[in-house]
Amino acid sequence: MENPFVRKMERHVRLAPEDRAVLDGLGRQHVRHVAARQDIEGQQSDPSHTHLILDGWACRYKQFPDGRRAIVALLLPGDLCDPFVFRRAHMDHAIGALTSVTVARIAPDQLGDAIRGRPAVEECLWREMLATTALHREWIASVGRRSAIERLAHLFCELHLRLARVGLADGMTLPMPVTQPDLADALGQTSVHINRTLKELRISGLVALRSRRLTIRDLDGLMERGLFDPAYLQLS
Amino acid sequence: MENPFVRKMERHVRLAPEDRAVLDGLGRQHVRHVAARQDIEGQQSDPSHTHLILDGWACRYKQFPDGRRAIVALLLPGDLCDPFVFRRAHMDHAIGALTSVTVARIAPDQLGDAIRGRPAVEECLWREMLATTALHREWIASVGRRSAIERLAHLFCELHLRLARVGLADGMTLPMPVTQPDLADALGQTSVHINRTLKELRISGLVALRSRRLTIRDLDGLMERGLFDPAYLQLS
DNA sequence: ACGACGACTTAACACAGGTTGGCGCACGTT
DNA sequence: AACGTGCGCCAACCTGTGTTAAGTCGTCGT
Repeated sequence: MENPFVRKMERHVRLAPEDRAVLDGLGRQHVRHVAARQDIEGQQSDPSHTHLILDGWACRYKQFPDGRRAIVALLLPGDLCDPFVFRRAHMDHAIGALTSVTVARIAPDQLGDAIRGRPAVEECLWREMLATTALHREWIASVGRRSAIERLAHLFCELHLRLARVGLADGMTLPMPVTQPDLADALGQTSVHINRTLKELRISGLVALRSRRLTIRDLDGLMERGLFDPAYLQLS
Repeated sequence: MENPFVRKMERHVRLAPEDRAVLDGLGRQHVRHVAARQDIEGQQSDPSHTHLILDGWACRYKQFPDGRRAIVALLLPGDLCDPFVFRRAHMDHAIGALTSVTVARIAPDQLGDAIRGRPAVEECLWREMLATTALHREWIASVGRRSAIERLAHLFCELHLRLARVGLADGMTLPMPVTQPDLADALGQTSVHINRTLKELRISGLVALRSRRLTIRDLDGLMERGLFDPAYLQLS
């Protein structure tokens, strides 16, 4: 069974069997479990390795001195925590597990070795980086100019696409293992208001959320409500 | 006189004279002027070149169907509009001139040629990319979890650092050639509220803003007010 | 079956920030 | 000098979202 990373990368470019094997190998070594609400990487650290999420959800977040938390990105299975490690950058944020998570530790030169002589691998890693920064931009636009209900609708559309890409969406229903306070910190709101907004989406027949699974009842309606345009994810 | 791009890059790594010359050369060809409020790159285009800002301010923005505009990044002299062109990505946003702007058009392979055989150049371009994504993260956190006055204070601190880095800050005063509606779209607020907030910062003696120039009267106070931690800009 | 715990839900109230609209200044044009 | 225009500034009012504080529900361990 291939890991979700390979499945995602194949969406970017056509991979030869050896390319696939190399990428798959990255996710098979140094597998580690992290409990929910534990940090995978602290806010002040100088990480020497990167992590590949194999299972569970994590997030990139910034914690303010007074306790406020801003989640600046959600990390799903198949996502690479920090493709830049080999530049030995200092962390300006933390990476935390939202659910219990399994990750593979990857040393910087393993990534370098994987790329060397394999243009397709390099290409798909680049494309992945492009998609990630496009996602960042979309989040800034979302928090800056979308209303509460638009934001939530937009996020659900985004997650649907991202999870489908790694084979984790079952048609129109997807896992949604995070709490409402988590969603609030990701969308720049309070959990109470997330709850209100969720109710509104439910009443208008766009989604259903039960026992940590989200079902999209009306994808077109949801996309319209969230001003969602799938183009930005660069799925060539 | 060196262009601002070179000055910024030198902050990342030590450059040999030939490295400097190569970077400087990038800003000397195909110089073009763009009038204020004109697009440098449209929202639907497939850009074949990148642009280096030599003078004036521009922004990366997304326009919503109903007219709302979200500015997701400010581009200052020395900033590269899109270092990724060589991956032929589709634009998911536009780049617009906020003031009148002079740019240099750069072809994808010119960048490639500049890097080839010059590890220092490659290194500083990487570092620049890291700093840019760190900036994106900080903006998400800002719009998501900072109050109006914190956001504005934080932005002013950021601009002070970024402009100083390219030699455009005159001690504690810096050019601020954008209108209040522009600031509003960058910070996810209305121009009226920007105005209120500006007044508050002025009254508390933190800044003064007159004839398109901002003077920071109390940098420590401003940093504290905006929860500003300069570490994220990765100025090694 | 019971209690405990965590997460969800709701209601009442408060307030930060949005909306609308008007005034004035600086500057460029004629 | 008169006029137009773009921008800063301000006040009155309004509303979306935050705050606080109770519940309620589901799950798990005993």
